[in-house]
Amino acid sequence: MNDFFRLAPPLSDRDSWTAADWCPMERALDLIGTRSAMTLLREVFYGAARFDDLARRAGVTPAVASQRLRQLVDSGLLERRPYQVPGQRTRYEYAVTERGLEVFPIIAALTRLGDRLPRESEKMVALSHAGCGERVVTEVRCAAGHAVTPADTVVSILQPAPDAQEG
Amino acid sequence: MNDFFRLAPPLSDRDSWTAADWCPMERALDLIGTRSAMTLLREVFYGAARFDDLARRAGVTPAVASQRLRQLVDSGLLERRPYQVPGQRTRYEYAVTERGLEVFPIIAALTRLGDRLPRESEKMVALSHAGCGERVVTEVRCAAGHAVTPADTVVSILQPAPDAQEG
DNA sequence: CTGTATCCCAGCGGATACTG
DNA sequence: CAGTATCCGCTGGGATACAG
Repeated sequence: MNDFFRLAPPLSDRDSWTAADWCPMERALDLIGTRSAMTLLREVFYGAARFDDLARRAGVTPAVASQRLRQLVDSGLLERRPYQVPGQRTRYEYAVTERGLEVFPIIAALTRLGDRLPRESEKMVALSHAGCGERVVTEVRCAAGHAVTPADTVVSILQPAPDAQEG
Repeated sequence: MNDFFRLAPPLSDRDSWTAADWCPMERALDLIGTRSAMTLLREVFYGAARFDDLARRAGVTPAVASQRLRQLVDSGLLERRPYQVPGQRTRYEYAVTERGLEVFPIIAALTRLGDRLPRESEKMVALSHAGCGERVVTEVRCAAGHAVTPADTVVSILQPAPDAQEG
């Protein structure tokens, strides 16, 4: 934390702060709040790269895949890279960007939730650590490394101090 | 892992396995895949409990809050508890269940993503560890405690062995 | 305060058909 | 293979009004 920000009045005083300008979760949902965005990103993390594979595996039509992938590229979560196999025409692949890596914990956490939900079929998809085979889980911690539960968190509205000096 | 399951053919052979029966993430999205579900759950984790507060803070209309909260209660992520302040009429509060705790990492991961996205306003909402004030982050690990990156994961389709004997 | 019911609209996403 | 365009149905969700 730098001292450019200071605490605003406690949260209980506010009404809705749903505005994407303030709430980080709202901004995240603006980018990946649709089902097609989530499933397409899942498939990218699971190894798919080409348009056709992505659409088919994510279970969306080409039209939906086209529009959604464009948005994901525009928002900087994915990038569309040309690559050339010698003797073949140029192809494109969709790959996760540095920023897009932040989506992985979300995928993992959703998968974990679903993993613990009752299911009809006994057949199931599992996400495991390649190194040891154990199931993938997510942990919530703070930047200092302490384990954090919902009760351990504080939500605050930060705003620029009126007299703040940049740099 | 028990030996009731065995590995199915590799993922590259499959088409879409979007079915909620198989894919845990799809099951998760069936429960919390709407924006109102996510924002309402966020507000529950942030401390709101009463219907009115939840609807207002989440920025949804009472009609939406009513329908969505019912679904969240039905799915076992929230519970609706009566509580009585002596001398007042019975009120109800919405609280996270044991199962609902699995949603917290998703909220935290979404918040983390949004936190690193460019924003218009300098004012912002932050989620911090009450103990030390550091920002909340999510880590992806395996059940054995190893740090896991997207490249470190394997996705497999598990299915009951035909000759499996229960218990 | 804690919801429900009704009307309405925008957006997501499926189906189909068509280009480079 | 890698998309784009069009049509269209469904649902999520806002606005408003009403009930216990």
